Amino acid sequence: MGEQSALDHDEAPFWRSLMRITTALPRALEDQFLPETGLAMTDYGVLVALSEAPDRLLRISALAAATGLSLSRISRVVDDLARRGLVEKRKCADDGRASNAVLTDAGLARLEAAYPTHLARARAAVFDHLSAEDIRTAGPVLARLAAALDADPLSEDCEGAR
Amino acid sequence: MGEQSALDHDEAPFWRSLMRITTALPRALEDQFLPETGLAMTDYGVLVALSEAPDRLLRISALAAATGLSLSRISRVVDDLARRGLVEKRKCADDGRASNAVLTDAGLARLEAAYPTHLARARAAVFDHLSAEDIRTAGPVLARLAAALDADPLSEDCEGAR
DNA sequence: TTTCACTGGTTGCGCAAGCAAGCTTTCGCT
DNA sequence: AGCGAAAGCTTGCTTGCGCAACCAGTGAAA
Repeated sequence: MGEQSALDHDEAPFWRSLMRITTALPRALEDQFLPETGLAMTDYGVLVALSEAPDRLLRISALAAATGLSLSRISRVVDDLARRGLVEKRKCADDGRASNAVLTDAGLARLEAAYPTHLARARAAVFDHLSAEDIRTAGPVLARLAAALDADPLSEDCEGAR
Repeated sequence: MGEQSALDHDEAPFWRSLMRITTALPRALEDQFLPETGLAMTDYGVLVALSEAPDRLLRISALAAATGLSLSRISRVVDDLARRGLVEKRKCADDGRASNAVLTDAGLARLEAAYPTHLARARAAVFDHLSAEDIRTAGPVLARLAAALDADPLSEDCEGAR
């Protein structure tokens, strides 16, 4: 790693803002979300990922990739959600090592019940402060950044586990 | 909290991207930063805040505000940095309750030593994937968002503690 | 068919972080 | 003065999370 030029006039505030957002946003969301819905944001993310999957079913490892959590964390979160009846964990028939997590009806209901709160928090924390123009111009940039971050650690193509 | 309209066509991906960035970016940074510099990102943030303060000195509570960490966390982080000699903690003369943290010369040196790594990581994680145009257009939006998040929990105006 | 490397997931452990309760000092009111 | 409320940390405890070590099942090669 050689010498690099310092952040320039546009980059420095961009960076600052990013740092602030990454620390402040999660807290702002979590703080009222959990008490109001009984779900941690992590739980919610898992339920969303499952709800979007074919048959509402995903491999544990696919869930980890989809949510961006570590395998160990997902393992415990899924166990917990299973104990709460929001998810069912079934051993994969054609591969004895693997497990699938399936969103139960109760889980789907819970997810739908939480959605309005999620929406309200998203608006209060973010969209209420930005114009439609803001969203339109910054959106693609953030999308590119998110994609780059996703690709960086593991450049794998996950085919849906049915 | 009444009914709210769902996220629209621009908002949904914007939101997704934000969620991804807030989880993936911190890890992408931390992972190599700590081993390379011996500083956690949190430590680095504290040192930066102090280095920018007049006399390289800040109240503990001002540090908490500047870094966005809780008071309890800052308390322990500063203790730790003090034990490592990067910061000095002195009781405030004109208010027996308060303490100030001062950046030591060793702390400043350490900060400067870490800067190139910080820069390299910032470029690798973010700026290498975005154009100058991207930064210019998205920057102000992120700045506005960051400001809103800052203001939301505590709408206080902190005057510098000397 | 036996073995060995690999893959998918789980568990033990440690660390960062926050909340709530505590302690000391200060300040406002009387 | 003197007392109650509030400010400014600090400390005990809980939680979320990842890493590393582990275990079980698979599959390729001998």
